[in-house]
Amino acid sequence: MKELVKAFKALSDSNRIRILKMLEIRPLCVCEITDVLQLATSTVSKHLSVLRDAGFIIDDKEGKWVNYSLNRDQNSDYIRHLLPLIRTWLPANEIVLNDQNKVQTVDRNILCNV
Amino acid sequence: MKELVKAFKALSDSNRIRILKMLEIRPLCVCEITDVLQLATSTVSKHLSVLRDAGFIIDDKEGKWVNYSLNRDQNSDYIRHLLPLIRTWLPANEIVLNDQNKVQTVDRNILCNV
DNA sequence: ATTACATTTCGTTATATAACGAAATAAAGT
DNA sequence: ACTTTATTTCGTTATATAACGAAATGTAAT
Repeated sequence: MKELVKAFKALSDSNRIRILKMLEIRPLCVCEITDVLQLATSTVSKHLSVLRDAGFIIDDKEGKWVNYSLNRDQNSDYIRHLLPLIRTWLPANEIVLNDQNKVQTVDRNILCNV
Repeated sequence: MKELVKAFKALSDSNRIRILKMLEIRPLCVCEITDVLQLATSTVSKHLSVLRDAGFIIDDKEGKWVNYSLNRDQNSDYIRHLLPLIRTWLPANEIVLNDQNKVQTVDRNILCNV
């Protein structure tokens, strides 16, 4: 029960939904997501930890970057069913489409070394 | 997006999950749910309004009682997919099984006219 | 109409959470 | 070793939400 509620809690924030929809395009590091969402880095980091603790995403260290990607492990019943549903949802949402577009063009090397 | 987040918010509370699992057995009035959850009537009423506003349940007035039941209208994409998922989940959860057992034996006429 | 009962709404309080900036941590290059 | 850069953790503040009891509303029976 606790695990299920945690999963739903993770999904009940629009910024976290936006993150999941962005990760449908490709794995992303914190600074790339921060650039798209226009939030403080610490805020984005927290959102990512909520999604990770609920099992929706995994992190993968690559040097100084931490790549986040959708969790394709089929361990959790909840995540296994919910991620594909979310993938089919909001296919024409303006904000989501715009985010996904930005993700295509963003380059972490240009972005983060400002 | 707002509608989707509202759906997930509605599901991100264990008492509301318990209510949905109880309604899988049969329609229930507020006082029956109150008796099972052991919460104040006003609290249960609020939970029900959250579930209704998100589209998961419908209410049906029957005299002085208000019967709540799962929404079987296939209007919302989200509810259409989420309700069946929830139905398959928590099949062996102790709290849920206990709630569902109580629902079988509870009688609103004995219960409410105390 | 008055009473009784089920439910909702309102006002309050306590807790949870989202946001931020600053400080701490971790990793890479100089 | 030191600096730079990416990320996380911490402390704070503002807002959201869950819980309650009391008051208001709606309905049925007397």
